[in-house]
Amino acid sequence: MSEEEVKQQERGEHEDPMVTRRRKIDELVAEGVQPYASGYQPDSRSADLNKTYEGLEPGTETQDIVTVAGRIVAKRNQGKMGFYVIRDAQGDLQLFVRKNVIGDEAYDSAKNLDLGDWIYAKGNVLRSRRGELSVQPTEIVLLSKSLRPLPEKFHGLTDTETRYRQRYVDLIANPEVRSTFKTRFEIIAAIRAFMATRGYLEVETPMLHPIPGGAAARPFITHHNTLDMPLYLRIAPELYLKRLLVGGFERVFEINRSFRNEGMDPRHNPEFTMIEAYQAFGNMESMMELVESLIVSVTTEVIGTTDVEYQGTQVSLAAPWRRAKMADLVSERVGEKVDTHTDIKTMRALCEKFEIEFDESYGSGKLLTELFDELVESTIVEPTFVYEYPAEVSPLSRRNDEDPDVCDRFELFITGREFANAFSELNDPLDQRARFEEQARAKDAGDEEAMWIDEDYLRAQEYGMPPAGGMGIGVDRLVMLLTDAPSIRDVLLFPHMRPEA
RNA sequence: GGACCGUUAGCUCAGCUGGCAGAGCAGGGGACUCUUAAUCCCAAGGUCGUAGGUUCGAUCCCUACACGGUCCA
Repeated sequence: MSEEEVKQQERGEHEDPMVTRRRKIDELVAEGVQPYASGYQPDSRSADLNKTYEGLEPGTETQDIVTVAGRIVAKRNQGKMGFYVIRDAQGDLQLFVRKNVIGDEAYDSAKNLDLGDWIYAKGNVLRSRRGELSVQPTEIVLLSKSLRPLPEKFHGLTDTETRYRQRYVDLIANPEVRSTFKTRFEIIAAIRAFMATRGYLEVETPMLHPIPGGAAARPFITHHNTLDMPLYLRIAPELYLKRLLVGGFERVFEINRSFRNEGMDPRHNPEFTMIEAYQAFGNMESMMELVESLIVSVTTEVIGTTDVEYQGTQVSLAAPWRRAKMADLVSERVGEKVDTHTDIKTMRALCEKFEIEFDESYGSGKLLTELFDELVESTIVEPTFVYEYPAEVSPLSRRNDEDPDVCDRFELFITGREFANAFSELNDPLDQRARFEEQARAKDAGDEEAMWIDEDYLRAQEYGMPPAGGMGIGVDRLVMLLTDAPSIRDVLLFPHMRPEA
């Protein structure tokens, strides 16, 4: 190694960036500086300042002293002055650091700061000649030293794996990601506010279920040590919410996580957020009104319009929404009149014609549903209530009074995807028992998603549940629609991932 | 579970028909008192996802595996 190379190494020129930053911490500590200081509270935030000083002319300086804090995301040193951009929860703000204002020693310390460091600064407000609102510090305090280099300033962080695994870095580097999640939580707040205006009480029911119920899905299983018994993460809150109707609550809703032990893809995460709501004396019709009003209201409030663009497709969410019977939609698509009463040979032939797999155990109702799922669902772009679901696939729904083979149930489809599921609730304990028993037979026959018999739920119904309407909306999907997110992972802060390689 | 695509410096990406591994940004040194993807000069930075194979020689071709993405079941 040459003498020059030795000198370079001593100056840290060959160091890994993390080593360089560790060295800077050691140097600060040696100087008596705490690299993780506490007790500094900024009195101003970036966007607030920009608003307050909106009219400040370029090149003018105020004597207003403010304190600010944030993470350094850009540093442009220029001899005896420098421009440091700090990012706080509201956005970015420029610090105009001048050697003759802050002093020689503090200026050199500031030059030693790294991108990613959290700092606090005190100084007067001015607008630079180039028009950027700035704070001109007389004091800068390091609040938290960053040991890892930030992603590239211009392109940000694009690697999907890193973005999902290290969402904190994604949030630092990509401001639009922060904006997406802000919208997510505004949507959820707006849903809560809307439900409150409708007189619904937000409740909490168990997430650990002794019997998983309320949906057709495989559950996660866990174990209670003290009781030495299996417990299941809930696949839906439905059966507990309806027990509350039995108890006399007339309008309840719950908005929280459910868990399904299924595959992961751009629309499914093992844990996801749903709102479910139940209204005594309501029915399918009142649930259509509720779902439509809720989505229109929340959309208008959060994004300011009912015209949305999702992945290049324009969609109007303006009410009223189209209503169509499942059997009519399928008939139209397959070119012949079919419904739940069509003989099973015809239905099987249609499935074969369209290359749809089915099981021998499926009745005409389930075959109709398969045809709908495969041939029609993805073609529905504008909001559409598809109703009259076969009773065969609706074990918790009330039968239609005129045609007991179908239920007063609908699903809402937008952009080819299911957004909501709702129905007049089945409150006849005798019919409910029969439906559960049918499910139990399917389970015995190997259907892993078939429902279990929940004796306590039946007992509750035997006390009498008022007639009711109930609905569930997939909140993650609604957020995807309103933020134009292609994948559910883009609207979940910490999507589920395999362990790192 | 299957098909296809991807994995190269901290980040964003090049890398031709198999022949010594490239750039920009970030980081280091220097110049610069109105920049905002600042600019200019200098120096540095790599187990090419992992493990095998073919070859005189592999980032490149082949196989397996891992992780990610999309589509399908």
